[in-house]
Amino acid sequence: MKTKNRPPRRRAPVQDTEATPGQGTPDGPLPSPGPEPAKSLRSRPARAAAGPRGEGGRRRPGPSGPGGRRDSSIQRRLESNERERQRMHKLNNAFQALREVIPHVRADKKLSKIETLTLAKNYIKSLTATILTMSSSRLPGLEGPGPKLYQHYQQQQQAAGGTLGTTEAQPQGHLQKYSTQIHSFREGT
DNA sequence: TAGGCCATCTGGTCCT
DNA sequence: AGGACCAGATGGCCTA
Repeated sequence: MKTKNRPPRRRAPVQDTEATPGQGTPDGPLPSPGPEPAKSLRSRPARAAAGPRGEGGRRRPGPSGPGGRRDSSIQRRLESNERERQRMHKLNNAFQALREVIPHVRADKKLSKIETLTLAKNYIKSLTATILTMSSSRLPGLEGPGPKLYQHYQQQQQAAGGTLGTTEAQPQGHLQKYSTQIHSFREGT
């Protein structure tokens, strides 16, 4: 796996070159009050020069009437872009929060999103299995969930279509899988 | 230079 | 109706 330890990038706010030349302020169509200030702003090629297909990839409908897109429509689209940007920022913040609670070896390298999700899944599994083991092996005579917790877990697994296989049901199996994964991430495989 | 990862734009669909 | 969510497309940056 490749290393990724670069600062967060942020693109320059895009002017809607096809539809809104000069529509916004000199600083952009809409101010981008994102959580992160614009770092290393980079200009992007004007979309209009790229042809009818916008940079977003989707082909825009042609001018749907005399005069093309109306200003109100353009404004809605720009506002929608901004909301989408904010939504993605929140999503990324959640990813970052998740990264910070997952123990992993490669502390100096930022986990990718897919690595974060995969590690988190297996980390949860290993913790779950550990808890089950601890609660079921408690000393006799002590009050506690114990076997009930294990039965509940079994029911959840079966209801979810999962099977408590030989390794999946064992904390050692989860831990083994988790540590193997951490190792593979570290090795870049 | 290729491939991976990411941010962003965009239109469609779903939900309130 | 408007916002949230989603997925496709595009291009930039970085590393091997």
